[in-house]
Amino acid sequence: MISIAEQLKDLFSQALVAFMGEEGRNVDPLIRPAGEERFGDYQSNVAMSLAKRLGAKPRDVAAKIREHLLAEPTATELCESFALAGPGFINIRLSAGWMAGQLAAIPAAAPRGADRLGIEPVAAPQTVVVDYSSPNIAKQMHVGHLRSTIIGDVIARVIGFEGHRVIRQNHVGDWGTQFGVLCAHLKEKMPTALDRPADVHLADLEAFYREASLRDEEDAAFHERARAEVVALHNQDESTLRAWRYIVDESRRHYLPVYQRLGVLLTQADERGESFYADRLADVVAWFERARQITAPAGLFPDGAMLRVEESDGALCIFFVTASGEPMFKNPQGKPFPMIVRKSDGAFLYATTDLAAVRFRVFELGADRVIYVTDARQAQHFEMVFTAVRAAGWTSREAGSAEVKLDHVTFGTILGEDRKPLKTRSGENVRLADLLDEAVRRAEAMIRANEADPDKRRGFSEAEIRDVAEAVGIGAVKYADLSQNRQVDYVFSWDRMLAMEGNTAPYLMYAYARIRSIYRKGAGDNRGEWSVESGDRGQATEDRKQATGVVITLTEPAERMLGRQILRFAETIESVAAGLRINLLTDYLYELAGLFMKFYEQCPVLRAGTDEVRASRLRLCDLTARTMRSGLDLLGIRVVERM
RNA sequence: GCGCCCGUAGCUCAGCAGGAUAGAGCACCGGUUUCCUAAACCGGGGGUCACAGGUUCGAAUCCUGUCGGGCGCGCCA
Repeated sequence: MISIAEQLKDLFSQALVAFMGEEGRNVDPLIRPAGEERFGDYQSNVAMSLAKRLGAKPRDVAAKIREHLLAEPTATELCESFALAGPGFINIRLSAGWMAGQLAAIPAAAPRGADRLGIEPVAAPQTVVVDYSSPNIAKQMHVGHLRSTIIGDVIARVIGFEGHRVIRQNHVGDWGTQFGVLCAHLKEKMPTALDRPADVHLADLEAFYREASLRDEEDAAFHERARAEVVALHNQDESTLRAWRYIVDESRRHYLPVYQRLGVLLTQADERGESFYADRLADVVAWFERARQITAPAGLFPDGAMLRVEESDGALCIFFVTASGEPMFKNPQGKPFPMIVRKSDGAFLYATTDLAAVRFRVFELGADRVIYVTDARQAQHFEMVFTAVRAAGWTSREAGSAEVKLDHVTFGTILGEDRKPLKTRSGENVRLADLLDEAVRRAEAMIRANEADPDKRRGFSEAEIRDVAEAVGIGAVKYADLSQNRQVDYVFSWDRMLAMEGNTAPYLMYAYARIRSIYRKGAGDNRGEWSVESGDRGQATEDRKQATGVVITLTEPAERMLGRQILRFAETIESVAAGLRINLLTDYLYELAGLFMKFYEQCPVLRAGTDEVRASRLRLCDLTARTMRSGLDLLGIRVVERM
């Protein structure tokens, strides 16, 4: 299936060619969803944009285009009417019969995660590297890691759904000076960890890190030993490597369960930390040192900007200069602000690692696109890295080949209700594990309160209560974040994210559970073919029959709106992927759930007047549920059968 | 000082590849349950889209400036 918007675009393109010749092929038909329901389903604004160019009145242009549309059988099959309105809008009303046919043609369900709802993968798949989460490994994961982890995960899923080859890269901080400190501290405080690493565990990584840092600050002799450990680490000293490995392994024991609980796809196999690039850094720096001066290839920047590689105060720097000799970046003193790639003491920094990582991703992983999901504060850093590698020619694998696209996806800070960065009462970072515990605890309390109310009781078992609480709690935290425009800071609020009203995970999950309930009630004579597999836990599918033979009718307004919304899933994913704007997907799902609720109120399913209507409505329920499940799955959020 | 992001209803936020009378949720007021999950649904009030110019047939959306807020700006990441 191709999205409705794409199909309309094609129809209008044909009409524009018929109207104005080949030139019309390059005109964007400006298809948009109708601004208001009474105007129809979609509208084209092309006539007004064309009028001046053609020296004609917009209404006349619109009328001409409409004539050509009406002469095209495909157009009249898809659309019931093309109406001229206002200054020159063409209002499009889709044919209910055509929409019903599109819906009926959606193939039977595949298991969760593989259900495409008939949506075709892209014709030309790319290799896309998504760099996300990337915690500093020696510390416990905290709220600061939440957004990168879940936003990046959704981007990876959406791009994968589109049909691209996705390579996840968890660029963990597992190298650098802090590891010297940690290794030195470990060797002295827990020598047994080196001999029997499997038997000794660090209960509190954060405390260990703090202890070590404190000693480093206060104890000069220790500080020296820590520096020596950094050198030993770089020189592959066996005992230091053992200490380092121990710390990295212990860290994994803490963060991998957090990933699993969050329902993100990252595994240990996706981990490609700073240490991985350690032995490539010298070469990267040598490359720039040899180049000395690089003029950017034409078209990359305005007017041939260049890089100058120079030592400054003993550090090796890349300076960015415009064609007119002005620095592209300045420090507060107005002096050129460079990217330092080697410190005066000879050590490398994160900029060096990032340069090495681009080179690795482009030339060894074969990336056509690299997406970095890190907070907005690093925008300037990545601007520099991207500028440098583009100028260096590292963004095209061979001369003349397509530029590798580099995207920095930024996001704001999570704030407390006091509008300051979210902290615990004692002013510390909120641990992610604690945050998730709290979310589940609150969800569980809500469920238990309902179970205590005779009118609301579902009769859940203890296991079900815990399972639903887990899904609702985690889902709420993720959804609240993902439904924001990611660029802005966002205010964290338990009450809002766990509310049943409004654009929240519990609301969507409730809508899904309602659909499921219909099927439980109507079990035995599933004319609508319940084809959605239940939740995560891999419950067997008794019935996954091909849903052929069911005729869908969209007569009631609520049916028509619901059906149309289901068909818009394809174009929603297109928009999400195009702008990496996840909240377009949450908005879509919220609207879908709302339209289902209205349908549910207005159109009896099991008690429908005729068998045909009943079967048609069951099929609409089925498609709604599958779309919701797939959409939530792209958000990494699990659905439950009952709530 | 320079750069990036932001300013939309009392609150939290959508909308910003220009398009018709600017939308949700919360809060507030009112209604709906012999009927498939009322954790729901329906209705109502509430706006100088920070401000001022400009481009355009048309601007919350694009451009310029002002004000206000956040973040970044040399050897941490």
